[in-house]
This record gives sequence, structure tokens and C-alpha cells, in this order.
Amino acid sequence: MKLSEAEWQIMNALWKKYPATAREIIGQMETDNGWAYTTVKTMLTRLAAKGVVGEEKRGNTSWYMPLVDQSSARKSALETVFDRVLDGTVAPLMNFLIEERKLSRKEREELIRMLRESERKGKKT
Amino acid sequence: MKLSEAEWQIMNALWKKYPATAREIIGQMETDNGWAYTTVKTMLTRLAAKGVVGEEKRGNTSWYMPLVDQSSARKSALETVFDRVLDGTVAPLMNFLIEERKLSRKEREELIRMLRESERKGKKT
DNA sequence: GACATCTTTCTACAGATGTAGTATATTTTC
DNA sequence: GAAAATATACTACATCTGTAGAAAGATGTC
Repeated sequence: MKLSEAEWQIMNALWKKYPATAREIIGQMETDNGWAYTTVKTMLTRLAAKGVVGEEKRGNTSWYMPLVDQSSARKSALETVFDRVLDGTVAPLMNFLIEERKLSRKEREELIRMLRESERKGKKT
Repeated sequence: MKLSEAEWQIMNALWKKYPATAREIIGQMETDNGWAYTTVKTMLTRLAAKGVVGEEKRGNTSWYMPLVDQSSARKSALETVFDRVLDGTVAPLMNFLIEERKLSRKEREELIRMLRESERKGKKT
């Protein structure tokens, strides 16, 4: 299931707390892009049409909830980026992790640990 | 500069060898998506309009070349994915690198080395 | 119960994208 | 130099995206 950039933002807000109303979702988004209420509703409707969010009515108001797993969704998005953008090369990813200072010390250590672990297990040469 | 998925494929082919003609670019693309010649031309024209590729005519034929740096382009695409899709979390990236077996032993070792290095330098706690 | 306030549902619309066909200009090949 | 093969420039068109307004229905508030 392919999501657009704006849709990812909605999904990310929704994954943080659900079920949620459109209004709540707007509040939940850190990056306040100043979307009109109906803009968010439109996107929710589209997401529901795609089957990635569920919509449930209580009284007059719709409550939304994700129907897809966050990490699988992210994984497949990464998969696509990896193939299309990075052309299957890992170097840019490693550089990104390391040089763009996205890693805290803790994360760095965790990553090293994971790498050692996977090395030990001899996964894929 | 924002590129679409199809445009990334063209760019990746072009970065591999340039200057190149439309015909050559088609040949250069590993994933043969069966695009019509004119489809590729259309995309090249659009890319030129965006200013990311240069077009130079020799005789009747246009030769194209990238005008943007591959790694900067990739970096900024990753930046966007990181913000919009991953919502600023690194965990999915680490998992992707490790669990999706994208790393060869060599790459894994290289990555560990890079991590140690960056640790030593104490970049961003 | 009339008015203000939300919500929902529909409709809209411009620009981006994927995908190419056509007509025309050029070059190559006998 | 006429026919065949190429390349270019234009045009086209359905979808997807971002963005929302308007109309109509439901609720809250005195």
C-alpha cells in the first residue's frame, strides 16, 4: 500500500494514539502544517478508501484507527526508497545514520550490539 | 529538488554513465520497466526543466548529463523519508540495515568501524 | 426551540506523475 | 535520392496529490 507524504503524516499521528477523531489527529501532529480541518478529513477518507485506516462512527463523529502495522508499512516504504532512490546501495544509509548525527550514543551502542549479534549469527555472509 | 520515483530511476541510470543519449539511458536501466522511448524522453525533458539534468545537442541527438550531485540528492531524499515516513526515528533504519540482510559481512564490518570512529570523536552525544 | 458550533459529505480544482501517440525533422542505407 | 530508421517536439490523458470550500445534518447552550 503506497502512501503519499501527507498521508504518512496523518498515519504517524494516528499511530501515536488511536482511535482518534479528525480533530485529535490534527492536534497530534507535531509539525503543524496548518491544514484545514476538511483537508485532514479528505485524507482520512482517502486512507479509509485505501483500506489503511478504519473508520467507526459513534454518534455523529467518526473515530479512526490504523489498519496496517506501523513497522511493516515503514519497512516497505524503506524497501522502495532503497530500490528506487538508493539504487540498492547501502552506503548512503550508513552515511546518513552516522554523518547526519541522527544517532545518540545510546543508539550507536545499540546498533553496534545488533551488528555484532548479526555477525555472530552469520546471517547472509 | 523533488524527484518522482520514475525520475529517480532515470537519474540513477544517468549517474552511472554520462553524458548519455535517451537510448543509452534506457539500456542502462537494470530494471527494464518496458518504458516507451518517448516516455523516457518525456521524463528527461521534465528533469531538464527542473534543472537537474543538462541537455546538449550534437547534431540531431540530445546528450544528457546530471546537474546535481548524486549523494546530495540521495541525502536529501533520505532526509525527507526520515522526517515524513519514519517520523524522525532511527530504529526502522537500523532494523532495515540489519534484519533485511542488506549488509554483506564487509559492509557490516565497515559500519562497525565507522560507528566506533564516530563514537571516539564523540559526535553528538 | 433558536442560534452557534461541530461534523460530515460532496464537489472542486490546479499541479504532479506515469505513460505514450503523432507528426515532423534528420540521418542512414542501398 | 528514395526508403527505412531515428530522434525530436508536441500534445494528450487518466490518476494521484495537496488543499479546501459549501451545504447540510447533528449537538450544545440559554
